[in-house]
Amino acid sequence: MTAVVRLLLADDEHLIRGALAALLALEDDLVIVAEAASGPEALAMARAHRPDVAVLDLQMPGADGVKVATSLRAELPDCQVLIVTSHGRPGHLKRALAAGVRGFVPKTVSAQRLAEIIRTVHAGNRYVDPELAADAIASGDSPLTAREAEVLELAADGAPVAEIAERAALSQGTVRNYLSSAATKLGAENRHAAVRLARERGWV
Amino acid sequence: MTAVVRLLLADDEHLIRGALAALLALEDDLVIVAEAASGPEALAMARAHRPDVAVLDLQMPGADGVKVATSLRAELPDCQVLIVTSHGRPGHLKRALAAGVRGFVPKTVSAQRLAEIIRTVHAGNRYVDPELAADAIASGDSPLTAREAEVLELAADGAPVAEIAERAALSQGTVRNYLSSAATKLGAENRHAAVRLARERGWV
DNA sequence: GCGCGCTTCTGACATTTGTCATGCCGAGCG
DNA sequence: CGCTCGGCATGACAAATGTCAGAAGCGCGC
Repeated sequence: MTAVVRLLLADDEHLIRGALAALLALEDDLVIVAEAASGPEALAMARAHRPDVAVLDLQMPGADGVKVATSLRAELPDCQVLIVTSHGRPGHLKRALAAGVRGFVPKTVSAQRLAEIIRTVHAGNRYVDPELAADAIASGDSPLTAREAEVLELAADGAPVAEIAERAALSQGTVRNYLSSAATKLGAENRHAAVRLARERGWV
Repeated sequence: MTAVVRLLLADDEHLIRGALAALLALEDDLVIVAEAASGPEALAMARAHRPDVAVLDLQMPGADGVKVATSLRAELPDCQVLIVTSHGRPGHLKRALAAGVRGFVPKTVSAQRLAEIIRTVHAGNRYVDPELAADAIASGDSPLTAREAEVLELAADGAPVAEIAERAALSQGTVRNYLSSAATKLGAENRHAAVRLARERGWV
């Protein structure tokens, strides 16, 4: 018999969090010691309750799962982080692993499977969903340079070049050049399509 | 004592669907007779099992909750539809109600609350989350004409005007005009920002 | 040290887009 | 009927954007 695993559950959707809590509580060796509905709350709860494993949703108000994981890694090195997500973008997986996350799974897994994965992660092993891993490998690394990505991000909400230039403290010509080269690298018709593609691949 | 309510549960996320099923099954008067992971599957399951209430996720592969609701309304008029969603956009609510949906709630409600709402809907009453209803009223109706909305939708993926014109069988000038007036009505700087705004409000 | 790639900028040019004046048509109204 | 008004469509013009060539500085690896 393994030791009891103390869990922190963070997801902004009460319905899902509650349902998940109920299901995981059915497992004898899992106990939920805290729940949170936002990034900052998750962090506060983790500090207060020092769980063994933190199960975090990727998208939460305040701070996303990866940011929370980064802070957690620094403050509570003994707490393993497992990220659960609805929309698995390749780039997110890469960022998560870089942040020291031990597990990354889509919400399409069953509860039993999730319980097993929680135990795997608690034992100090890693677990990444095979499908997401395959996507990440297939899509490869971002071909964008740091500045290209930065400028593309500023262009994300459809702002005109003048505004982007001001916010990035660059000349308009330079901004256009970055946008142009980013669009070319991504094979997009224009910068807006480029933004969409980069989003899909988790490169922004 | 009310009669037993036979449920169809449709959500593409296994984890959530399973958890939800487990929680709702705890209620004596609720029984899940079918589950589905996509729009078409939900439809097929409904035909086969003829549930009293269909609980549908708004975003599913194949066909979204509103489309499924429309078909269901036509094929199984006795089956009440309740839509559950993560991201409640005002326009979606409006479209859902127009499609004959009886209930519309965000995933932030608790499972007990959901069970109550299922009973409400089964009794033939309507239920709309107050917060979402307020948003819908506040954001008002779409100021866009049919063509404006159509063209804006075609512009959604960042396609150039030429492509939109071809797909809409319009001249490029006309397309530009619609995009321009749509952007003006929405108070956006350009069509891309307009697309973003219309998306947020569920008008596309 | 030298080459290479990233960053930044400039200026010129072609293309795309946004804006405007204008005209057509059908619905509603006095 | 004749009028206005809103939706629909078009082409011309102006502004924004995309593309290209060139150039200078910087840091990194061989």
